[in-house]
Amino acid sequence: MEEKEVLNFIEQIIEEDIHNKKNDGRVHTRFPPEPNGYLHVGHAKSICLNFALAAKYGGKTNLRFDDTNPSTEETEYVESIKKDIQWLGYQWDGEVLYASDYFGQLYEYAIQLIKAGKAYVDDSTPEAIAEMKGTPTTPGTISPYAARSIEENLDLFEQMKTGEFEDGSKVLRARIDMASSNMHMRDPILYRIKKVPHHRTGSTWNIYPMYDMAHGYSDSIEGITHSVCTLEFEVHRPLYNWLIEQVEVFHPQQIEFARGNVSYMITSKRKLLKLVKDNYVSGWDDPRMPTISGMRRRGIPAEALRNFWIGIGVARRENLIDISHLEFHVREVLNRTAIRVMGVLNPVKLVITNYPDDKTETLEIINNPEDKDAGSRKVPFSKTLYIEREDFKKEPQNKKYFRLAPGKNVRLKGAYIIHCEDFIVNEDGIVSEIHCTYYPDSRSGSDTSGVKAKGTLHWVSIPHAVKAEARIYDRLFTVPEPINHEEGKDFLDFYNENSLKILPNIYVEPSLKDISKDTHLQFMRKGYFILDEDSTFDNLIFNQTTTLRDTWGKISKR
RNA sequence: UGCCCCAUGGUGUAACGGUAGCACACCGGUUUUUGGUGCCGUUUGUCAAGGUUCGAAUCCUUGUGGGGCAACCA
Repeated sequence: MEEKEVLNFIEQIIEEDIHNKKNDGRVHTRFPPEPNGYLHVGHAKSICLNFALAAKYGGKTNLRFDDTNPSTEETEYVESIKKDIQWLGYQWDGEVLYASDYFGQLYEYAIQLIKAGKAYVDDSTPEAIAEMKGTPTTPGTISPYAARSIEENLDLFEQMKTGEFEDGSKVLRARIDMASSNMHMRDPILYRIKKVPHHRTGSTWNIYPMYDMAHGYSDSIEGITHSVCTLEFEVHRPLYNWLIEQVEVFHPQQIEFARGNVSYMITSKRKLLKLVKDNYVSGWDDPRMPTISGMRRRGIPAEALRNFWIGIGVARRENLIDISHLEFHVREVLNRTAIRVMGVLNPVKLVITNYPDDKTETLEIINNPEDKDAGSRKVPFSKTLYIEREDFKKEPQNKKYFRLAPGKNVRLKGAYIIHCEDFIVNEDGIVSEIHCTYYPDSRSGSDTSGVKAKGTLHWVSIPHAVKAEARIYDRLFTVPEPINHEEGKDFLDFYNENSLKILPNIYVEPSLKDISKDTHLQFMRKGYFILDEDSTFDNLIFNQTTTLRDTWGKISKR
């Protein structure tokens, strides 16, 4: 069977370029974050795209920090961004690069533009510049400073550099077309004065390049062949091209794609910061956060995140991706890799009345039916057990119910089949104890009893149980699109008050005392979990990554 | 009321003038010592109207709808 490979539109461009021997068939991409915040799902898409594209065509991907605004950028973010990229499973080519590495070269390009009569120093106030810019429907007006001589511009720009002028008093602008239908071509600002220490260059510079000045030239300097960015930069492309053409340097191609919006998630830096600052979440790495660090802490495998974005693909239309796509990939990876263990989240006591009082058996239970190499572990079994409260019903209504109820049989996972005889109700009317008998010859692996049981329950032996805490997470918002959901409503109006539920008294099997922090677990029949960063040997804390698919949950609700 | 981009099942994405496909979700069946997993199957779509063509999701025109553009941010 011949299967046609499906190419996305960027791959089509690249393959055409390779076919035409453009750039000698070279493919070189880059991921250009600004170090002023933490990476989130949206960045993950860009990372996956850039690295996967280069990998597919035998190319390279640079990591370049776009650090041209010293007032907002910090080294702290550089470190977290590097960590997140590596965690995602990617390694940039060579050293980490910075736009600030090119400040000297960028300054030279600016001089070249001035000498060619393509840039001038403007003394206008920010308000005046905005005024002269016009609006999308009305053309702008030419600055009174646009007519300065090349010599004067050279001199003034030099003085801007050496710090002769105050912040905001002068800018360097490109001389293009104040009547352009593209606002970005109306003599855009190239350099501004900012006497602010830079996280890498310190106080060396008094002027800093704007995005358009820095980005394309940085791409060019690095020999980037395909400069992939999001749709909102589309209107910048003519300027990107113009700047490069003026100085006749290597010309990368900018290609825009639609950012991926995921339901129940937001990616606005400002709004994310609000959640952190106002304590809606515990921090940038709160497991409910759409940040890469949050998802990591939640237990989402990097592989799942990668598969998700690669699977979603890339196009140029607006989109809202249903979060179930992500959940699918999380479960797909975890089903293959997670160690199956038993933990009872909402315990009720069960006594096996015909089991010897002080007997303990050690049962061998397989770690992962999907992975033979995962081996097995020993789990202690005794007369008294915890089972899940929801696994017992006094009077089941549904005919298809096959968990525990008086007179019913059920298999205890990896152990015996038991028969429910009776139960005790406390003064509040709550079931406090369930009494069962067991079939001694029904032990898992050597069952000769002939007894049938439709359901299988997970359990924990009370004398051996380890008390722990579980944190159950739900989506952060109550609606899929909390931004612009409803006229006059803020995204915080849709904050999900129940997005975190703490279960302080769960009981887990003793093997979990020895588990490492990055081991993905499946609490059988309950969901996928991972140890939280706050967890200690004496106080185990488990984060629920996601639940298992719950067919019964759907049926029983009907 | 200017310019630019976009429009394919519920969601995401293919088909590049020649049978509208894949994944997720949903629904049904089957297997199962996890009501998990696996396996099988059903339903659902080309924004609208014209035009070109033997033939249009694809090309053209107009309309409709959505998004972007007026930071000394990136």
